[in-house]
Amino acid sequence: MNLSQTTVSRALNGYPEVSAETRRRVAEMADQLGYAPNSQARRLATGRSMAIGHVIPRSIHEMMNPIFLEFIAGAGETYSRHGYDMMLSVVDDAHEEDAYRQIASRKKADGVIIHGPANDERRHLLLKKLNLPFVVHGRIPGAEAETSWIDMNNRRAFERATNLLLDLGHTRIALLNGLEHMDFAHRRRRGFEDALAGRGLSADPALMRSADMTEPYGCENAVAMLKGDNPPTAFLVSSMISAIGVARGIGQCGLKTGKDVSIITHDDALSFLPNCGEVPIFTCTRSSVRYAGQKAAELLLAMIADPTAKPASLHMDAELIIGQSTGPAPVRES
Amino acid sequence: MNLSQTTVSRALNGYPEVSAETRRRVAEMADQLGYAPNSQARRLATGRSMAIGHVIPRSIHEMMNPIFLEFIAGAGETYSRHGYDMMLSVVDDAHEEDAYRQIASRKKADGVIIHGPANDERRHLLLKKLNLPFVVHGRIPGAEAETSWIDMNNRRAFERATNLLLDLGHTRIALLNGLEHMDFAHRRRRGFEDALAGRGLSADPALMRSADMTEPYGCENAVAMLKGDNPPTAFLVSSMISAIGVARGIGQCGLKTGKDVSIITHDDALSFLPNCGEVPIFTCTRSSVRYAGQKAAELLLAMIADPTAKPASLHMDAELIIGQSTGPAPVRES
DNA sequence: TTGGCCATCCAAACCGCTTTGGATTTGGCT
DNA sequence: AGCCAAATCCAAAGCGGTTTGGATGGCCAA
Repeated sequence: MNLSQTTVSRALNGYPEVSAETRRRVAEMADQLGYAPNSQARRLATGRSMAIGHVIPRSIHEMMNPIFLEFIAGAGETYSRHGYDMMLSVVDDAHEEDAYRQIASRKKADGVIIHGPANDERRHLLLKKLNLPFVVHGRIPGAEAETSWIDMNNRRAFERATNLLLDLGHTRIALLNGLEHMDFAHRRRRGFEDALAGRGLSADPALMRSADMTEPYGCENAVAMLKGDNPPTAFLVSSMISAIGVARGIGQCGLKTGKDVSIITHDDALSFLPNCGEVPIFTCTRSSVRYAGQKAAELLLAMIADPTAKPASLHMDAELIIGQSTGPAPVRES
Repeated sequence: MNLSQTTVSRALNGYPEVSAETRRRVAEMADQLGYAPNSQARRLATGRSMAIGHVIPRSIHEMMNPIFLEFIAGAGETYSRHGYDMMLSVVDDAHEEDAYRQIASRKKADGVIIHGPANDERRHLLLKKLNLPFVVHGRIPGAEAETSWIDMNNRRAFERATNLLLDLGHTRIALLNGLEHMDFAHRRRRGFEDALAGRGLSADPALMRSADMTEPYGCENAVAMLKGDNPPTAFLVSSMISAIGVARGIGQCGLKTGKDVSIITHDDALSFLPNCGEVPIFTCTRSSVRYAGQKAAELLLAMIADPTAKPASLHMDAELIIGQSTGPAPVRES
C-alpha cells in the first residue's frame, strides 16, 4: 500500500480529499486484513463517545419490566443504524445519580434517555447541570417545554377508554392503575376521572388501585372487587399483564369476560403478548413502545448532532381498538 | 496541588508508590472538581475496553422477551460492581456475525455473552477465531467441554415435572414447548420423553407443540387439544406466559385448572410474573434467570482476568415447586 | 560524614486514531 | 512554456490517560 495514516483515515471516513481509486484500494485492504479503527482511539481523538447511556435502577418495579426491554430494542435499532452504541448501566437505586455523573465526567456517553419519569422528577435538573443531552420517555410535569420527550397521550387514551365503557352503559368502572407516583399513571388516572366527571359521575375510591402491574395484582383485585358489594361491571387496566390477571379473576368468580364484566387495557404492543387477530382478545388502547424507542433515539441523536436546536417532542395518540373483552353493561338484577 | 499527572493517576488507581497523605489530597481534589478519568483515554492506554457486549438480533422471537431482560439485569449488576460497562447491540439477524466481528476488530468489548444457543450453533466458532472471550447462556451441543457456559438442567427439570404428573395419574400429557431448534427446548423435550419412556409410555405427537412462547400460543393450543378427542389431562409448558394462556384456554373450555386439568410450567422467576405465595398459582420448575445473569457475568469477568484458565461452567438444577395448578388425574368417565 | 536504600514523585513515551497545515503533483489555461 | 488552482497525499500535533525508567530527598548504618 504505502499510504500514510492520514490518507487511510480519510479514505475510511469518507472525506473528499482522497481519490476514488485510493479509497477503493484502502477499503479493499482493510476488508482483507479485517481492519477497523479501534473505537477507543477514535473516540478519544474525536471527543465523542458515540454511545447513548441508559441508566436503569436495579429495583424491581415498573421499570424492570418487559416494556422497558421493548423500548430498548426500538432504540437499539436506531442507534446501530447511526453507528452509535448502547450502554446500559444497572445500578442500585441509591447510586442512580452517581451513574449519571460518571457518564458525564468520564464521557461514557454523548447523551442519555430518562426512563419512567415520576411526578416529582429531578433527574433532568441534574442532567442539565451536567450538560448531558437527554430525551425523556414520558413527560416531566412542569418541564414539558424545556425538555425533549416522547410520550403517548395517556390522559386522552384513558379518557376515551372510559367514555367507551360509559357509552356501553357501564357506570361502576374499576381502575387498576400503575404506581401513581409515576407520571404516566397519574395522567391515566386523570383521564379516567375526567371522563367520569364529563358524565356527572365521580370515581369511587373503592374501585381504584395503584401498584406494580403484575399478573396477580390484576387477579387479586378483580376478585376482591367482584366479591365485594356493589361490584364493578368493567375494569380499566394499565397493562396487558395485569389485564390477564383480571381476566383470570373474573373467571374465578364464575363470570365471563366481555359479557358479565368488561375489560379495557392499555396495550404496549409487546411482542410476546400479541393482542391482535381480527378481533383481539382485549379491547385496548394501543401504542407501540418499541416505536417510541426508535423515535426517542432519533430525537436524541438529532439533539447531539445539533446542540443548538430547540427541544423537540413527540406526542402520540393511542389507538382505541375494540376486542372481545368489552360488551354492554349487564342489566341490573334487582 | 502541583502534582504530576503520573502521581494523580497512581493515586486514583491505588498504586502503592504514593503516600497516603498525597493520595488523600488527590482524592479530595478530584472529588471537589468532579474529576474522573476520561474512560476513552484510559481504555486506549490500557488496551482494555472494560465493557461486555451483548448482541441481540432484532428478530421478534424467544430472545427478545422478558427473560432476556431479566438476564441482562442480573449481568448488569455484576458488571457495574466490577467497573465494567454493558454494551447492547440490536442488529438485523443477517448482521449478527458482523456485530461480533466489529466488537473484536474495533475492540468494543473485552468479551461477550452468547444468548439462546441453537442446536446448530456456530457463533462460538466465530468467537474463538476472533479470540474474543465469551460465556454461553445455555449450552452448545457438542461443545460443552470447550466452552464456558451457565445453564439449568433443562432435561432433568422436565423429566421431574413429567414424573410428578405421571405420579398423579396423568397419562395424557401435552407438551407446549419453546422452539425446538433452540437447545434448551430440545433438552426439555428429551426430559419429557425420557420420563414417559421410563414408564413404558411414549409421547403422542398430537399433544406436542413447539413455537414462540406467547400467551395466545398457550391458549389456542390448549383449547384445540381439549376439544379434540382423547384430550390431555395435563399440560407441561415451557414458560409462565404460555401457561397463563393455557389456563385461560382451560377456563374457556369450562374446565378448572388444577382439578380437571393440571399444568406445570417452567418459571424463570420474572419479577413481573411472580408465582409465589404460600401456594403459588402454578406448579412449576423454577430457576432464576436473573441469578444466571449474575453468574454468567462473573464467569466471563474471571475469564477475562485470567485468559489462561480452563473453561468453567455452572449447571444448575431447577426447583420443582408445587402450586395450585396440579392435582390427581380425573377419573376417566366411560 | 558518607554511601546506600527506600519512599515519593516526575518527565516522557506510548496507546491508535483524527485533524491541521503544508508539500507535492497534476492539469487546464493563457 | 509558464503559472495557478485543484487534487492528493503526508508529517506531526493533539486527544487524555497509563506506564516506564529514572530523579530527588530523607533516613539510617558504617
